[in-house]
Amino acid sequence: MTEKPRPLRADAARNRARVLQVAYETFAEEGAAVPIDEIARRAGVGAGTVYRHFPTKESLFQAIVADRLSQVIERARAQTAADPGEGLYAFLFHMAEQGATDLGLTEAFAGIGFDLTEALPEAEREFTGIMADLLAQAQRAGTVRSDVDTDDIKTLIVGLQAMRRFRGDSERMRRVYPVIRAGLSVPGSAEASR
Amino acid sequence: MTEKPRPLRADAARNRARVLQVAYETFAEEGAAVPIDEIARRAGVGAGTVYRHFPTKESLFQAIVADRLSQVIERARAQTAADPGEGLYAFLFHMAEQGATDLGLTEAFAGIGFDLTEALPEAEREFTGIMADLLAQAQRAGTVRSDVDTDDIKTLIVGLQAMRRFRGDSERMRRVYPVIRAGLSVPGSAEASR
Amino acid sequence: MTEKPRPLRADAARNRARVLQVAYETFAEEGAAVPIDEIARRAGVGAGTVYRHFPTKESLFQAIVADRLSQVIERARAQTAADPGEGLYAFLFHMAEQGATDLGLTEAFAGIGFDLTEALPEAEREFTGIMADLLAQAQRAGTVRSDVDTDDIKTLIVGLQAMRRFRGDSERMRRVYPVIRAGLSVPGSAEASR
Amino acid sequence: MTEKPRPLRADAARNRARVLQVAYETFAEEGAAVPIDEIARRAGVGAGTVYRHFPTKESLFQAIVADRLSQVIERARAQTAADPGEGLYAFLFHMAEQGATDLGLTEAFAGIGFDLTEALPEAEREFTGIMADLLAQAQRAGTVRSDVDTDDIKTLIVGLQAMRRFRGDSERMRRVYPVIRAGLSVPGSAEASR
DNA sequence: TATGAATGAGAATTCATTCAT
DNA sequence: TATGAATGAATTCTCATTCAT
Repeated sequence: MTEKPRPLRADAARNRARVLQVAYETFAEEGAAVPIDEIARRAGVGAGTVYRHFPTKESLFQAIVADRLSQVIERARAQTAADPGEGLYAFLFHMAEQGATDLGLTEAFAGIGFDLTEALPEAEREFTGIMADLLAQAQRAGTVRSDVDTDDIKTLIVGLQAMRRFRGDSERMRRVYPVIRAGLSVPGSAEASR
Repeated sequence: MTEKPRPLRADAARNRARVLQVAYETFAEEGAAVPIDEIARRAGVGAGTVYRHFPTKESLFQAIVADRLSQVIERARAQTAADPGEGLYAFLFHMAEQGATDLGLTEAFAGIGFDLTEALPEAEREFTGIMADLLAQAQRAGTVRSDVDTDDIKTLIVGLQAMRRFRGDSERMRRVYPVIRAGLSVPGSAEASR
Repeated sequence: MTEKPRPLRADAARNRARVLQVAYETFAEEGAAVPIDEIARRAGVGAGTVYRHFPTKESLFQAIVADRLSQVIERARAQTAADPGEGLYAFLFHMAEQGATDLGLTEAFAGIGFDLTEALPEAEREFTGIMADLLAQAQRAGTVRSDVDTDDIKTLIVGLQAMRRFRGDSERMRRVYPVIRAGLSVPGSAEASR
Repeated sequence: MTEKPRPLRADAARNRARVLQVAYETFAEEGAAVPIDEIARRAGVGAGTVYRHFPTKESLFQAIVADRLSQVIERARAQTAADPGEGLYAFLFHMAEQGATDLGLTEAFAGIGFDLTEALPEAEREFTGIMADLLAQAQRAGTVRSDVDTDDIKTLIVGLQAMRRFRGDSERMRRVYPVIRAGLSVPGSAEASR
């Protein structure tokens, strides 16, 4: 309910979606330094069209992050239902895997050139809330030690995404996840001894 | 065949060192987007002088990384001697703290816009060797589980630096280090139960 | 062969008038650099509609000037009737006051980016004729010296509008008008001695 | 004494002067909308060179105006010495003639897109002071009526420049100057009766 | 050899105008 | 016919790199 929901014309909506998708892929591939012209070219539209939908480069970034973030949140919400003990781990490692392709999201989380709390406060709050839920759940289930908090989890997400981006290879990351899991487990539990 | 190390005239050498230091500080402060002119200005030399010593911006970056890397290696070597069980942890968390200020080194490790192995193969090899030593030492001392290898440690360094950069605050990181330490410890050991 | 004056549909005519009015006000407020989109927005129509009525930005300008000019001419015609001695002065200072708000008209008169004689020859001729009448009338009445001609009056209008635009304040201009009036008066007349 | 008078290198100084001169001529010819690229092209330098000397388009304008203004002031100072009764008139009509070629100066005086008092306060003060001197002198000499002040003179300059610009032809302006002179003269004086 | 001026290829953004819906 | 989306050329300004002094 942030703005007047004037429904876009069908063709304009298609273009907008097209640009968003292409921009997402292009930023992921080439980093944030790609010229808008390049994105326009790849999307098969004029530069002006990109600017009609996203009045600054910054706002295009923001739209991409908002889009990805809402997908991630949806995913997390789904995770909550299933296995209470595993939900947090599943989400954590899912987020880590995003680091492989989703440079924009990664940088947004890491606060690089982008202040999530300021740019998308609503989404940020929602995201934080869900992580808090997942964490509390896991702590009640006894799979996560009680002395870590939501901020620690956020920190770990940033770290895991950086690692995943560094290790292009998903195989290699499977060696690291158990270390993190063991570190988060309740000391002395069977989990911690795996 | 890297280059004949023709000894620089004293003033030239001083200029080179000056530029290197200023560039390091400036990149750390302002990010890699700082114009060369700005670095020249801060170093009190002309832009041409920067280019005489470092033919491209890229090569200036590389020189900075090489410089920092050699300092880090020296530090690691010192670490080796002391407490065999603690050496790796000390080094790991020291590297993490570098993430706070040393963006260039961080990105070089993470392979962002920079291929360490290709650009500075010698230094990279040396660095890897030392980490292998520290790891082996710790594993012999029983403070690190035996199923992690040198690449895993490198991966963790990248992650830790990202976390440290994210958490401007060193205090907050002290909550995360124990998690990593617990994760790396031998399951069932007293260490892991802390 | 100017154009078949095919009568517009009522709504189209309303739109045309609306755009003309809004464009006049907007140019007056913001200057000629306002985008057509802005005018369309303020008029509550699409940009395409503006272009349907005025095929170029230039032609919109021209229409505004034509519109204003016809109002000014009407005013001048009314002036002619009244006091023969005062008619020219009244018109002159009225035109000057237009300079405060009517940038388009001012620039059209001054020939800035606009050739009135070429763009609107009919209106220009009519305007000149009326000024000639007013001047002749005043000269016959003995309130204006006989050695000034219509072109001099036009020149003075351009100057007076520039001054009025410069002096946002109407009060200040009331100090200047007497100077112009004294300058135009018959030397030695009581008028000139005021 | 506004800034460190670091002497420019001979070639740089030549380029700077070149750009200034070309920009002056080009703005006079084409108006303020000319692209900087065009000025660079005409001056035979790269766009970057223009920007090295004048960091914004605005600052280039300002430099031109400052340059012209100082010439005008010098001229006015010279005028002061000669014939006290004629000095003001000579200066007034000289300023008017500037309107023919010096669009930038004209617009600066008229306050169009440029606030002289804010941009070049020193020069503005000096200019005003000299006009005040010329006016006082003329009033003492009895050639100008006592009820006009410096602001009125400034207003007339703006108007006269607009007229001169409108009348490309200097001949035509010679018909207008006497009107202004008569208007400014002391009523009843021989001067006013000419 | 050091300096800093010059170059010129972009980059982000705007806007008159055209055209599909 | 009205709409407003798309186009793309143009504009201001930046900066890595080269080169005359």
